[in-house]
Amino acid sequence: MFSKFLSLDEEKQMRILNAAIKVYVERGYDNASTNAIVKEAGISKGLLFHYFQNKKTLYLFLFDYCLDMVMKEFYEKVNLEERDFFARLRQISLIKMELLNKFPDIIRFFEKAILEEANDIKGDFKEKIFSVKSSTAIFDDIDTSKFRDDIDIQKAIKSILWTFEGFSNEVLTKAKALNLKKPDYEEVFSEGEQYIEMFKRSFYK
Amino acid sequence: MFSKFLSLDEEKQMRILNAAIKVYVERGYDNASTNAIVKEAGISKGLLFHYFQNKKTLYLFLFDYCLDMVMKEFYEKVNLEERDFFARLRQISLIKMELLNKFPDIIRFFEKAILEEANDIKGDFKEKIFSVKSSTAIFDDIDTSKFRDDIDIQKAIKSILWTFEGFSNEVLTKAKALNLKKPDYEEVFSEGEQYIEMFKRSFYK
Amino acid sequence: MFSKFLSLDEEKQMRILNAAIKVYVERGYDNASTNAIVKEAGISKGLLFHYFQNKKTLYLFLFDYCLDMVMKEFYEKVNLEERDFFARLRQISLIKMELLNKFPDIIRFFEKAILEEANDIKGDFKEKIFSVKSSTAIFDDIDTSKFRDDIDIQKAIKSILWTFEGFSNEVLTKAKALNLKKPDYEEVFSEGEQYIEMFKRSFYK
Amino acid sequence: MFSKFLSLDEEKQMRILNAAIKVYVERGYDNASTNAIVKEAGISKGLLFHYFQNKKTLYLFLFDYCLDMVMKEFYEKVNLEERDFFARLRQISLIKMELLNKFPDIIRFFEKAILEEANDIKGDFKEKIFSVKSSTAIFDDIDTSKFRDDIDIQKAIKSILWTFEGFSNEVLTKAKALNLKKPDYEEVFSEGEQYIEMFKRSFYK
DNA sequence: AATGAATGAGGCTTCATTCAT
DNA sequence: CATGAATGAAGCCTCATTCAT
Repeated sequence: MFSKFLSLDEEKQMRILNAAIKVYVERGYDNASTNAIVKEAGISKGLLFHYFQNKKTLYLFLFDYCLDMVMKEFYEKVNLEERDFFARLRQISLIKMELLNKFPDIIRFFEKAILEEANDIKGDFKEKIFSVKSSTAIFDDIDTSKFRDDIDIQKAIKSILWTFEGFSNEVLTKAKALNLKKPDYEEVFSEGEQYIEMFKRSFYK
Repeated sequence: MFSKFLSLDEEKQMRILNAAIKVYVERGYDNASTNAIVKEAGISKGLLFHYFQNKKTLYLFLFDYCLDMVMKEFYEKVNLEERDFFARLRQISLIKMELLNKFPDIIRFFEKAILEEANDIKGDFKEKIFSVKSSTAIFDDIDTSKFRDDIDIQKAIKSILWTFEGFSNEVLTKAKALNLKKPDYEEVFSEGEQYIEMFKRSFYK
Repeated sequence: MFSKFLSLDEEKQMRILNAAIKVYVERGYDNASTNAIVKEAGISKGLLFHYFQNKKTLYLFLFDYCLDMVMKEFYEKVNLEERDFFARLRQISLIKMELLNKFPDIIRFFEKAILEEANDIKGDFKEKIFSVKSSTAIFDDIDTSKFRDDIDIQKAIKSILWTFEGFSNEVLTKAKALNLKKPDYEEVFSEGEQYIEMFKRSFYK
Repeated sequence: MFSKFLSLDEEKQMRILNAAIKVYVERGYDNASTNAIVKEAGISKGLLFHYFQNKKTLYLFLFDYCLDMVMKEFYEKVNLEERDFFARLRQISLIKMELLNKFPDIIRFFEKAILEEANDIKGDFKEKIFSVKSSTAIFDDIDTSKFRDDIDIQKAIKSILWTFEGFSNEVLTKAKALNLKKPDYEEVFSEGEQYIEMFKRSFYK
């Protein structure tokens, strides 16, 4: 289906994909006009539709493409031997930070895709996201014996994960408000560590 | 400014507002075409612009209108005497559930508005949301003496609030996935109670 | 046809007519929205159409109304006894200045009407203007014996009139460029006098 | 900026420009609907906006385009060696007649543009006209020694130019009234000559 | 493969005019 | 006589998609 596109030299592939990502991140699906994409990519309108049936197909492909890229990184780096929940959390948080550093546009692409509202593509994005979430059990095989016995472990884990989600948003929002390109990762790390300590003191034996 | 609209008989006002809300919730700002709104409301295109200068003004009005409606409910029901954090949390969660029951569309309108990405209105929505958030300190004046001394109270509170946010999203997503119009509130309440118990056991003295 | 309008108390008549003139002068026929007119006049939309079949009828009436007003002034003041061409020219120029002073809006209304381009009304205005021009022979019965014999009197008169037209536009344009509400009439008069002297020296015996 | 348009084959360019001119001349800026233009040009709505950002840009381009066309003709033919005012005037009048013959629509386009009242474009047209007027001093370097000493030369020149302006309008209006496509240029020339003779006799030594 | 001209539906908005009250 | 809510056509402009070259 995308054989035409994939047999392109890599530089041109990247130019097109990055253009599509950039425009999408800046404007969302509806306002990501094909005009803007081809202009940014430096190709002709016709060519875009030569490679991708239509705008929707382009972004569906882009989603999968970005996902692959990120997943590969992820699985290379996460150490599944480590069974302590907080050690794992620390690891994953670090990897997330690195990803944000390494592929900032791609990550922003996902952030937007998660919230996409355009009827045309909303459903397809949601489906993909759902199937990713349910297939990646990065917190499986945790050593539960360390948790206090009077604590519902599933709920505790959820709380901690939601907390880190909220904390991450807080950090991003603050950085944006201060017009920083990236948060100060030292500081973020140290504050994250404080949350971890708090949860350890409270939920572990 | 909206005097024309406000002097309309209430039935028609509601028809128009509900149409605008419905279309917005289904499609987002950009795709909430005025065509769709007037069709849903059963009025002519011209009439919409007789009442509202333009699409943006309509949705800005709608935001304030919905906010008033919700705020009124809220302030009638929250008991500011109660200083125990979890008691207050329980109260507020209950009120949220009731609101969701009473004004499901309005609440969904806000959920979307918070995440709105359409350049045209994003900023204005964010501003309004910000000024609401900073003016309503529903967790002020909490009795902090009950928290463990080795716990950073601000971080603990944030964790709990983020947890309840995450929990609430989980509930909503599950309900949607099961094609339920509303979650089973009994169940939600009981599960929420379990989270509260867990936090009390962990963060209180 | 306009009996309804004419039986209105004069104050209201004037309010409506002045509103129509003002809006027309500021925006031209096409952009003179009935909304703007009724707002300026402080009456309802329906009422305007109660008095005037439609927008076109209103402005056709207005043209005649303004013309009457101006003509009355004109014929009261021009002295047809005076047979010297330049004396008559001086007279007429003075009357024009006075009119401009007394009915600035009405005169501006005519200035615009003469140039009106809106298809809807262009033809009717042009016709009215034509029939006025051809019926008012304010330079009839001139004493031609004073002109040099080697001069074509008709051409000389035309030259002088076109010169005064050009001069008048020049004055108005200058005033506008300097942001003056009215030209400095002293100065205009004295410069006009110089043109008259020049022509006298050149065209008279 | 207009590269897309300019790289079109000339026939189509002309079809579009002539359509825009025709519609403009007939109806003025406000009423020159893009619908009418594309219909007249036999192209789709979208295509017009593919070439020109918007209606205003189209007409600004058209102005410059027409001006170039006319200016080229003008400068090819005017002889700046000739220092006698009337000889120069005769030259220029002849060139004007030829232009009117060669580009009747373009000339009518300017006639209208000069008087344009549409707020959207009035200012820009005025500016362009102003900069043309001030840059083209077609009556510079005149031999003033031939004028009578008791005559204000500036005023004399203005009179003559205004007279020729008036005369030109008279000719055009008459032709239109008689439903002629063009005036009878023989006759016009001979009548113009009579004006020149009259002024020579009166203003020259 | 590659271009970009060409299309036409659909989006927001304005406005003269009508009509129920 | 007076109001202003209501209509719908028409205006400008955008955009995904097609197609001849």
